[in-house]
This record gives sequence, structure tokens and C-alpha cells, in this order.
Amino acid sequence: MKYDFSKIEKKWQDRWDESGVFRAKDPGEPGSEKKKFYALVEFPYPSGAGMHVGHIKAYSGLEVISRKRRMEGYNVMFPMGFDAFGLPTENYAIKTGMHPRAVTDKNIEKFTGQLRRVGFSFDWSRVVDTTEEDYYRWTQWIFLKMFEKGLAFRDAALVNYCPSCKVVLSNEDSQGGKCDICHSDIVQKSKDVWYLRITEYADKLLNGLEGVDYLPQVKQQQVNWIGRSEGAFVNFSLAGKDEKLRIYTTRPDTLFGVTFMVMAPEHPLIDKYADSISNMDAVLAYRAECAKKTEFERTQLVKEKTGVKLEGLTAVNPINGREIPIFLADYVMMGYGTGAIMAVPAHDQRDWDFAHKFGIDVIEVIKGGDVTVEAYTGDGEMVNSGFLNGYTNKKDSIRRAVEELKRLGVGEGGVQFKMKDWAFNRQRYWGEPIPIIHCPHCGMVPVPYEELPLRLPEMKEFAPGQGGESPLARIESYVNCKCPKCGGDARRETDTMPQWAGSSWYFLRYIDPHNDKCFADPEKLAYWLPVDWYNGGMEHVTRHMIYSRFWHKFLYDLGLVPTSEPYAKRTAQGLILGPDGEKMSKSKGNVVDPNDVVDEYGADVLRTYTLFMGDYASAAPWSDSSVRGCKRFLERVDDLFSIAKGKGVTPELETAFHKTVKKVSEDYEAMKFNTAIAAMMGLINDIFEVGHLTEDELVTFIKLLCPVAPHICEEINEKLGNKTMLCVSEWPTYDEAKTVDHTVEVAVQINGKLRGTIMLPKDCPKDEAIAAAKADVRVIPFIEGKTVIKEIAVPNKIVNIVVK
RNA sequence: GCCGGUGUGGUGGAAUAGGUAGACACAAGGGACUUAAAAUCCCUCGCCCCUAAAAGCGUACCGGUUCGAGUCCGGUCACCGGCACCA
Repeated sequence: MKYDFSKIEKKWQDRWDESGVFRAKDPGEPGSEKKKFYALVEFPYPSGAGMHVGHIKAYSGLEVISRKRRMEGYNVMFPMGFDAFGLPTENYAIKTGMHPRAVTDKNIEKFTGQLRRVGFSFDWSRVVDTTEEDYYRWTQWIFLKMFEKGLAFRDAALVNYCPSCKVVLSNEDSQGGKCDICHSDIVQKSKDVWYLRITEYADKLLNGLEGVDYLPQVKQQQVNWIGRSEGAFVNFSLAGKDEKLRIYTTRPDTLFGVTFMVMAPEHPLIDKYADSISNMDAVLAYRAECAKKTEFERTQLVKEKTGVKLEGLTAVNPINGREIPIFLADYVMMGYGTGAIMAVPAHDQRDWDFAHKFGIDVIEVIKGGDVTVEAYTGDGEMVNSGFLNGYTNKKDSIRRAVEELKRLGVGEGGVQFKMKDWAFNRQRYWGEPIPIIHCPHCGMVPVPYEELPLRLPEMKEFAPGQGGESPLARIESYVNCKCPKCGGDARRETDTMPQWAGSSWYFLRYIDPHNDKCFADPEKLAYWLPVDWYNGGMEHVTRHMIYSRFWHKFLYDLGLVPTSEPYAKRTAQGLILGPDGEKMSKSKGNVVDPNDVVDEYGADVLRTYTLFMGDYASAAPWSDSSVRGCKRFLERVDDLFSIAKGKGVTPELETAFHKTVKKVSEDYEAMKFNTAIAAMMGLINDIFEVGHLTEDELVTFIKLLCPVAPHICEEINEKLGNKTMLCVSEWPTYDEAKTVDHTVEVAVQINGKLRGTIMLPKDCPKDEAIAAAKADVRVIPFIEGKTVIKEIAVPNKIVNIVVK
């Protein structure tokens, strides 16, 4: 007997909507006295292709948790929105001649339709769209706060530039030397760019990880991204000059092994002492050559070291007075540390390679390897190192070296981070305008807060300008303005913000999405924060999560949000691969559209399958035939109604029910949805074997299943005559004592090999279990005529008899 | 190269304070019902073996610890993710 899913799914979606059961209650409203639970999923980028089933899986996890929490009596907020600024929309708009606004609206409508059909329990009254004026007004507002505090600043820099998209990209966006959006090669270009000083929060971002419940891999990735290293700054003097060459090292205890210095080709001291450098031509040529390479090429390739020696300029080791040569080499970067290093070829492979090529001395200072063959990077006894000789512990020798540097006044301990400041501007139309005015007299002047939002002006042609100019620069009426400070003629900043901006604080706006006085009411923030559980993809745990944690911590320091961390817990779902086992993509033609699945099988089947297909955190390929298995399961659930009679319990099923309630309750919490569903499948198999169950038991069953397949469960509940909707009824409980069987099957092993099984009463004493095992007909042949050496009995599990 | 993860039937995957490997599904094969098909129901389903039982072999590979190892330890290989000349 098949149920008409298209009819009942629409019916229940409408009822949930009309009754407002999924609306989160703000402080003061009836219902807000309950404990709050804020579940957050990463809001989608509304692309023209629409959603694929991977989105559904990403939201289904916390959908189940949210529905369970409501049944457990929580006031739940589970919101949804759209991260809609960005290049794909703009590129599509340029291609088709549509306006990005129209494209965005159309895509959001499509996404909303897809989401609605799946029956998610989102609070649709809180939808945010990062491209709406009411939203980006506050994105700009937060930016101005950062500007006010000196965290948003402008600086000339070599930037990653994408010649195809005609934009400047952050390092994060140009990983691998390729543009993140169009995958063309990045080139280096000098330009004035906006930065957010995220490095100022490096320590806070790192330390904050101690107090949050993130998946260990998530934490580890963030730690690596921030990349804190402890070491020392050392000042080498330039021979014959009153000048210091400052370097950073993580191994100040290897100072006696320094045989040369390396500076980044762009190092400013080179220009300052150009007169002293006799081979300046070669130096400049080398520098020009390096400028052609991207940072990726400089750092990525395992290539032969290149470099050039500075003739006429040498450095002096402050610890032993030794005069050493200075080289330029592109393996040293201006952007990390001080742009110069002390080279210890005996104990750093890069330095060793370089020394080997240029015929420089190698001095061993740590025993343990053969430094004539390769660098030795392990631990060992310090040698050839003056006051450090004899140290064997790395920590101790470093501490001693730092003390000595300090005493001599030539250096001090210090910390470096791998994380760089965040390049924050794009020369594109479809983004938040940066609300800054450039005045020839007053410099950079913020647009007054009361004039926000600074609206994105209307344009017909918004293709980027030549040479990386923002299209906004072409609108005279926009560019030309008066300085808010002095009233004189001024020019407006024409760059826009990157897509990461809007997603850095959206979880705050959900809390109070319609507020026009501030980004969110403090009382509401105090009630809802922090986000109790945030789920999303592993690909966002460094960039998006670190950026948003940075914004949140900034707002916390201003006293504008009540918690220092935005997210109390973070989990991640795995991808859904195409049926061919490849990552789903339009070009491969292996994308599965949730609408097609809903049309053919219904939303409940789609939801069940995305959760049943495998471990939630792992990638798994889509399988059409496996979807049919979930359909059969739900049809069998529907069939339960016809065999449910009377009240009370079915004795044969009682233990199975208690076990299943326990298992499903626990598995949902651990996001082990696949085994939870398997347990319910197992139970339904048991029920059909018995042939009947009670109405009470059926209610328990559909309550367990309803977070996964809510429509069919609500329908059955109604057919049973229950007036309260299942989604607001109480989560079932179980009796721990009734989850255990009275007789258990115990395995019998002889010498560790399974030879039989025996049924024993639960908690049967060891000696009785062993006696029973020995008496088993299948076991007797294996012990007859042999000497028993040892007998092991694990209660309710196993008996192992060792014989000889 | 470094860091992290994974490796289990034809397939997706279960099972780790060490204790009956393959739960739950999918696919496949056989049967029932049907004029027939679909749907549904029943049976079989790691390998070896003509079949069945028994025995033997099986959780990437090699070795170790243990009464007992998918699980712990050492080594090897493969794949996936992240970072990458980071001083």
C-alpha cells in the first residue's frame, strides 16, 4: 500500500507554516522561558544552477537535531538565509545582460522553493539576504567601526591579481597560484589595497579555541592556519655601518652555526646601501626576475635554489663577532618575519641546499647527523657553540640563547604568525561599497554612520574596468562627492568588499533580522548567543570560520556582543559525490537535483536517504537504487498503521523498543544518523515478524523517526487520532533496565577460535558459564583428551578455554 | 616534504575501555503470487569446496603484544584532505 507523498507533504508543510511551530521565540515572548537552542547551518550561495543534494545533506543534520530539541522542550532557532554577493552572479549577469539584483532574486526564489519542498523546519521569518540594503548597511557599519579602531587600513603592496577576473585576491583566495573563481594564473601587481588587521587578533583566535567544542580536525586546521611560532628576533650589524639587519629565527640556539644571511629580494636595506654594493646591477636583475614570479612559484616549487651574493656588504654575528656574507634569495619572503634570515646550513635543509650550491661553510652545532650529506634537523647535544655547548634539550638551549641575546642587547624572544592580514577590497560591482571618502585635505574620511547604507548605485554596464578599476569608478555622480569633514570636493572609494564580508556576521543578524536601529538588539543577543551548534563543510573551517570569529571578537571587544566566541560547537558533513564517485559538478553532468528526487520519491525519502547513505562526516556517492531502499522502509512504516491495535505494550517487542529509543536518541546526538536509521529498520523488521504492535508503540516509533521523515510521521499520528502535532510532542524516554535482555548469547572459543555459542542467563557467574561452555556438544570434541591450561570468561560476552 | 585522515563482501557501510567481523541497506541469484509485468512476500548471498556439513582462510601488506587484534604497537604500501622553501 503506497502513500501519496505529494499530497501529505504539502499538507503538513502548510500546517507547520500556518501554526508557526518553527518560529523561534524572542526574549519576552511566550515560549522564551524555555531553554534556548541556536542551530546554525552555513547559508548557501544562491547560484543559478540551484541546489544539489549535497546542500540537503548539509542541512539535514541539524534539521534532525533541531526537531529533536523542540520535542525535548527547547526554544529552537534554526534560521536560513542567502550569501548572495559575489562573482558568479555578477559574471552570469554580465554574460546574460541581466542585472545582478534580478539574477540574485531569481536564484533566491529557486533555492527557497527547493528548500521548502524538503520540509526543513527553518524559521522563515528570519531569512537574511546579504545583498539587501537593510543587511549590508550593517556590514558597512561594522567595517567603519574597524576603520575607526585602525583595523581597516590601506597599504601599497604586491598583490595577487587575476588578469581574467580583473580583481585583487587575498592569499586565501589564490591558493595554488590560481584564481579561486576562474582558475586562471595569478600575477603579482603593486597596488593600494584595503586590509583588515586580522593579525592583531591572531593570539585571541588561537587561545579562543581552547574553550570551544570543535571537531578535532577543525581545531587543528585553524591552529595550522594561524601558524604561531615561538622564537627570537636577532639584530646582526652590517660591517662598517651603523645599521642592524634584523632577523627572526625559531632556533636562536643555533647562532654559532650561522655561516651566511639571506634577505628577501625586495628588502629595503638593499636600496639604502646601494652605494656600498658593488654588484648592484646583478642585484637589480635578480630582483626583477623574482618580481615576475608569483609567491606561489617562489614558495611552491621544489626547485634549485637561486640567489645572488651582495658584494661589499657583510653582516656580523652578534654572538661571536664572525663576519659573514649576505645573499639575496627568493626563498625568503618579505611578508613573513622580518624579510631576512640567518642561515644555518647544518640544520636547515633549505639553507643546506643553498650553501651547497654557493660553496658556503657548514658548521655543525647539533650532534646526531652527518651534515656533509644533508642537514640534520633532529635533536642532539650542542657543540661548537660556546656557552651553549653540552645542552641536549632544545627548550633549554633556546631559553639560554634568548637570555644571552637579551643580556648583550642584540635580540629578544618573539612570536610570529603565519596568518597574514586580510586583503579586503575587490574591484567589482556586486559587493558592499566600502563607505570611505578620499579627501585631498582630510585624507580618508568615513561616510557618516547616519548616511548608511551607502547604496550600490544603479548601473547598466558593470563589467570590470581595465587595469583592475572598479566599475563604480565610471560613475561620475557616485565618485565625486563632498568631504563630510571639510565640505570640499572629494572622491569616493570605488572598491567593494569581498564575499566573505557578509558571511562574517550573518549569524548575528538572524537574531534580530529586521532591526533598523542597530545590527541586533543587545537583549536578544544576550539571549541567543552563542550559536549552540554550527555545522558546515570542511572547506570553510579556515577562511570563513576564522574571519567570522575575528569579526565577532572585534565586536566583543567593543562590548557589542556578549560572548567572546560565536560558535560553541562545530561539526562538518561530508560531500555527496555523484553516482560515478566523482565530486558533483555541472561540467561532469553528475549533479543530482533534489527536486527530481522529491518528485519521484518525496521529501521524506530524500531526507532519509541523505542521512542513511553513510557516515555523516564522510563523502559517499549517490545511488539511485539505494534511494529506493529508503522508500521501501517508509512504505513499511506507513503499513504499521494497519497492524497497530490497542494500548499498552507488546511483550515480545518491549525490550526492542527500549533499546531502539536509547540507540536513536544517542546516535542522533553523535550525528550517527545512518546507524540510527538502521536501528529503526531493524525494529520494524522485528515488528513485522511479531505481526502487530500497539498504538502507543507506533507513536513511539513515529516520534523517533519524525526528525528524519516528518511528513509521513505527522500523517500517521493524525490517522491515530492524535490532535497534537508530532513536531511539538514530547521526545520518547526509555527505561535503562528494560534495554537489557534476560538471556544472552555467549560465544565459546577454544584457543581463541570460535567453536560455538551458548545461551545463558544475564550476568551468569563465571564458573557456571565455563561449565556450560564445556558441556556444549560443539565444544566437547575440541577439549576431549586435552589439558585445560586456562579458562577466561567475560560476563555476557565470551568464554575462552585454552587447551594443549 | 610536513600535518591530519582513511583502507572491512559485488556496492554503501556496521562493529573500537581488545571479546561471536560483515548490523542495516543496495545489487545479484532462486522461489511464491500474477495471463504477464511491476509491486510485494519468502530463501541464498566473504573466500575455499561439485553440493552439504565440518575443517581451513579472511578487515590493504609484513611483523609484534595478548587467552583473544578490524580495534593496540612497529614497519611498508595505496588513496583522500589540509599546509607547503614559515626562517
